[in-house]
Amino acid sequence: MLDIKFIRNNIELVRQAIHNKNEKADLDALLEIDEQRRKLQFAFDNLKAYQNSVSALIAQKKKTGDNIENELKAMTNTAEAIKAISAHLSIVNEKLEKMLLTIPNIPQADVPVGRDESSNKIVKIWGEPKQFPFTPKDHLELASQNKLLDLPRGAKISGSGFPLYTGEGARIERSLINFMLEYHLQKHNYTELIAPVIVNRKTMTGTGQLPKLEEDMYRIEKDDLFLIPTAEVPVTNIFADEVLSYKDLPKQFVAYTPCFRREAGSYGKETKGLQRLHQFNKVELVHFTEPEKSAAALEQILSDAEDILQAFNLHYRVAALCTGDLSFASQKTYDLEVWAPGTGKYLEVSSVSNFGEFQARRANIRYKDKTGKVKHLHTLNGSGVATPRLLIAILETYQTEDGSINLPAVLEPFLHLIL
RNA sequence: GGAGAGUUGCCGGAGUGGUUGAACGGGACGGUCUCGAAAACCGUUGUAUCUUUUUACAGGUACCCAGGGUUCGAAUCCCUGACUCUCCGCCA
Repeated sequence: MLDIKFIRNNIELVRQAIHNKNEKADLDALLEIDEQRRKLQFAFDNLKAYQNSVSALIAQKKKTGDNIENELKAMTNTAEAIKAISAHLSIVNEKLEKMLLTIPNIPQADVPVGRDESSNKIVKIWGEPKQFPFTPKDHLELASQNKLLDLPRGAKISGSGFPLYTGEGARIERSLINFMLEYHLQKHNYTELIAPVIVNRKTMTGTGQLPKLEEDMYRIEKDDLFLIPTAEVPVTNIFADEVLSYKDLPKQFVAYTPCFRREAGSYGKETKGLQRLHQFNKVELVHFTEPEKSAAALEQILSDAEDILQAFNLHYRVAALCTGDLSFASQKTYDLEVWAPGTGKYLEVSSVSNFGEFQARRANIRYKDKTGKVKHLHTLNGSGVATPRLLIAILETYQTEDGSINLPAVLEPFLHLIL
């Protein structure tokens, strides 16, 4: 969330950001509540100060045995007034807190302004679409011919969008996860985490999924817990309510988790095969940095994710998202889109974002800088990368005319581990 | 799931109703001393928020797991919840 003081001092900037992000948030109502809150707080503080001073007097008089009847009488009224005002204050505080959670992060100045993805800017293209001397099949045909997937049975046991990987398909999927983890560990200096995939409401609020996206998540009602849509959620929250030292920063973690998304309302939209799933696997990169270093960290995460695609020699492009396509919590985001020759489309396999102090403020993650000042740090993350679409690109790119798959050599050691 | 114990500042640990933001010890930081270091001694050691013109300084308020309650007054008493630990049961 944004600092209420910042909002107060930059009303038009915030209003603009809400508009450019296609968000709905009642800024004026928020400012009015804030005004109310400050007035009440002031009154409350003054009453308390009075109460405290008389209390001290009572204590003193009691010691010396003086009469305290007058003081006690006055205090009864004061105590009542304090009770009334503090009840009001806590209602107002709660309201303000709730409203603050609906204000989106502000896009950085270099983010292109636009309503939707048509305004995204392609900032980089790597490699070129592979040419085939035959008509390339799409991943569904290839998967079925090679018995890599059994989607009907996945649908039977869970529902559509819950893929069942079979035999070699499962093995390839597992190898991909393992390859990416080891790559980031060994070449990019990350620390690996295995995190819970079910988290509580506070955690979901910390990274900004709640309150906005409650409908998009799987929820365990009985315990009020949620299945994570991305490892970003548990990993970013590991330092919630903590104060780190600048000496600990930057911290960079890599975590593999399954991800769960209800994808409410997206049926019929790119749902074919593995393109859009309710459960999928993803290796996620998360950074915690000092504020001055987050811009560079964003470029680094992007490059770390790109390395994976390059290792597989897959053609891809990088898009800088426009304001309207930025997520609620993001200041700036790059999408990595890999070319799937059989499907004939670029598929998003990674989203790399800088959240500034937005998430840190929500989750209350702070650090002590060199001068001893306590400040909110910056959080970033990027997929490194999501497997289903990566698998699509690999199958479709490395198919042969007879429909078999000639997997890239870098995967070999992971596919056939020696026991 | 049942029974019990606990949760205080960077850490350890006092504190069971009245100037306690919190004794005492340790750590860390600064200073004196020293060629330098150790030891010793002295000092400092929180976060949030409000008031004042921004800041600085100063002052007010809140915070002793969280939320309620009792009281003129709560770290201290009562209730609820979270978490940790121990024992029993169950279990991959």
